[in-house]
Amino acid sequence: MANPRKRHAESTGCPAAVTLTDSPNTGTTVKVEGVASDSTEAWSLDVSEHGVQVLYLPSFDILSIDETTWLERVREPSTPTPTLTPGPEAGPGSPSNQREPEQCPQVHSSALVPPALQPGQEEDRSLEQMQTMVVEEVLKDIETACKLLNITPDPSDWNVGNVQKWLLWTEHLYKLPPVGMAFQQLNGKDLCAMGLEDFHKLCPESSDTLYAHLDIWKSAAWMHGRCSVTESPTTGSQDMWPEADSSCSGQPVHLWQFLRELLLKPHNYSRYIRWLNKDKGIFKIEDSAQVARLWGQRKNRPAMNYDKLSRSIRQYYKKGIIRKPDMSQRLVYQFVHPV
DNA sequence: CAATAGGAATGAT
DNA sequence: ATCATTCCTATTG
Repeated sequence: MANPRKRHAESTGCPAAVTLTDSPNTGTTVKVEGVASDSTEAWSLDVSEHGVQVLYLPSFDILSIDETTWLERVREPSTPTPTLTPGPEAGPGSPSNQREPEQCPQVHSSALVPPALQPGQEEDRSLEQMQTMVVEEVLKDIETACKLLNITPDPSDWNVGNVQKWLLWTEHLYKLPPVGMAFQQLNGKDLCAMGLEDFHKLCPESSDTLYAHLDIWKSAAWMHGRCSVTESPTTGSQDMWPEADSSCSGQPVHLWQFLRELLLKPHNYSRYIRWLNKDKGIFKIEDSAQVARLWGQRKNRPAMNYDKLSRSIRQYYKKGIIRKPDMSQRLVYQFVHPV
């Protein structure tokens, strides 16, 4: 495929696996893997993130079906054509809490096309962008689905009706055979507690896809509870996520965490702050006023400015969290413990 | 002139 | 007690 572009939903799933593995103090590695449709070359990439989960994207561009398309599909039932081949039958024991990455249902991949990226040029950077875009795409699609279905993003909050809505939606998304009454009595907590085997008992035909798709939602909710940077500088804010505010993981957000969050979302914030050398943790604040604005927004401190923000950064000097790089430059800092 | 470096007082948790 | 905010003076490029 010479020019990668958004493809229609008719194409078969182009699954990718996004694996978030924990790394103790600094953060987490996100691995995205997939295989290009027209070549045998597989691609993968890593990036740092918060989160200890496994995210599977069985077909992330199928997730981008717009609402009207879906609504039309709901009326006329499409032919049940399971597109995804089953993964390993042995499922994880308790999926809600801790999962071993290698035990998760692996959906066979056929294609994944990098959206709107020309291959060959600036590869190192586009890989990062790719990962960010994939994850953001998933989060965006989940949010869209939530609005569409009027449900919350976190599956564990669902009541029985929400579960049914989600099931119906997922069936149509992946053209699965209807599960019928199988999940009738389950609320979100029940659903989240189910392992792959439980899914298999209730609906042998689509258990893998349903389980994998639910896994995405659970992972997204979990991730969002830990590292949420949902400010949209240009457009109006969209806070679908109930636990999106700073109160999620207990303690207030530290400035260094906030800066790293911005740095890890280059797709959104590279105009304000970006890595000069990611391995060494060296970054540059490109727009001090904007970064200060975002920080003030996050901390609900409207009078925040770069003067104050930089003072806070300077407090990190003696704590050994952030320092000036060896070759000191304006607006350039360095994390003492890089990811 | 904006960035840098800290001291010091004050708040917030 | 820790971290961040606020305000400030002095220095630097």
